[in-house]
Amino acid sequence: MLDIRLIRENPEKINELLKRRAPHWTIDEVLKVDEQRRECQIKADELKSNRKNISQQIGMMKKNGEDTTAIQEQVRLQGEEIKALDEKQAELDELQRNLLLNIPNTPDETTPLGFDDSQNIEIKRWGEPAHPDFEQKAHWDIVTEKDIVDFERGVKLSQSRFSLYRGKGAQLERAIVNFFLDVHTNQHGYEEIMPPVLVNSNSMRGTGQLPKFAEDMYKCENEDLYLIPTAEVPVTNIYSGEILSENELPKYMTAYTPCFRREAGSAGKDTRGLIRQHQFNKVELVKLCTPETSVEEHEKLTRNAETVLEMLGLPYRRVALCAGDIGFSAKKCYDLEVWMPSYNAYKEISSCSNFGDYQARRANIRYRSNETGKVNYVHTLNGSGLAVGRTFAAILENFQQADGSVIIPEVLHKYLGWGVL
RNA sequence: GGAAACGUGGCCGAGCUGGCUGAAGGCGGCACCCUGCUAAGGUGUUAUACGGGGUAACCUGUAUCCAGGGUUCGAAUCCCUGCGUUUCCGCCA
Repeated sequence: MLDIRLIRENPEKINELLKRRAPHWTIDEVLKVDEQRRECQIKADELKSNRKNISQQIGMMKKNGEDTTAIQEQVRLQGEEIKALDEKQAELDELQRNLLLNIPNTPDETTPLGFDDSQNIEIKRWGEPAHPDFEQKAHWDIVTEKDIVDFERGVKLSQSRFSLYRGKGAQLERAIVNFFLDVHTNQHGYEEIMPPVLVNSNSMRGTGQLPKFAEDMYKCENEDLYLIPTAEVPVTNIYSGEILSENELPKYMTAYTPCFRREAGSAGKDTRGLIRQHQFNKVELVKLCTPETSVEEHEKLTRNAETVLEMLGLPYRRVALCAGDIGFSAKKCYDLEVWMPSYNAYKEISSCSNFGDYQARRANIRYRSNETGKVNYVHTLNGSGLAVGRTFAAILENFQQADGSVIIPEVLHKYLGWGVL
């Protein structure tokens, strides 16, 4: 969430930045509540201070055997006033917190202006999409022909947008996971994490999924547990509520997990194939770092994700998302989009975001500065490295041959023991 | 899932027949001093949040002894609920 003091001191600036996302965002209400809240606290603190002093006096008097009934009665009446003020303050505290939790992060100054994806800016392209003289098949046809992904039985087992990999399909999916993890741990210096895939609401609030996006997630009945929509949630929250030493930063962590999304509101979108499933695999990259280094770390993280695409030989482009298109908690975001012949377009395969201190404030992740000894919020970052199912689909489509076979990228062979599908 | 015990600051550990305890003592950390080096020793310091005042260094109020409620003039200390840990039993990949 945003810093209330920053809001108090620069209301116009914050409002202006928020309105870059969408015109309706505003901090006006939270400012009003903040003022009432502080007023309330001043009064309550004063009364409590008074009560504390008198209570100590009563202790003394009792020790001396003096009669204290009159003075006790007097303080008791004050106590009721304090209680009322405390309740009001708690109410205002919560109201303010809820308001803040529902306000998105302010876009970074370098985030392009614009309210929808048409205003996103392409930063770079890598690789050449192949345009062979045979007709390229879509991955959903390839996998069905080769019987390596079973969509129909997935639906039978669960519901639409669930599928099952089998045989060489399951092997390929697993090989991609291993490849990603090996590159990020061995070459990019990330620590591998295997986190819980069910987390509580506090964790979901920490990274920004709650309270605003509850309907996007699967929740356990009668339990305060949600299936994670991304490993970002458990991994970022590992250090929630903690104060790290600056020496421990930056933290580089990577995790493979299945991810679960209800995809409410995407009816009719990407209904075929592996692009938009309720359950999918992803290898995530997460960083915690100091504020001074987060811009640089964001570029490096994005490069880490690009590197695996390049090692696989998949053509992609990098897009800087505009203010209206970046995620709720992000201040800056690059999408990596891989070339997908079936769409005849680039399709998102990774989203690399810098959250500044927005998530750190929610999750209360701080560090102590070596220089000043002061405590401050870390910056958090994450990006897909990469979405596994989409990588699987991209490999099949981009590397299919005229004879119907698919030549698997060299780097995966050692995980598979075979190279042609 | 059943039973019992427990949950104090970075850590260990007092306090728990309610008041002067943000919290003894120790360890660790930091700063300074001392001994030629090492080892040892001395002195001081050592939390966070939200407020108020000040350009600032800083001063100051309130809250915080797992969390949330309650009793009381006053709670780390008493009561209730929840969460967690440990041990025993049951179950289990």
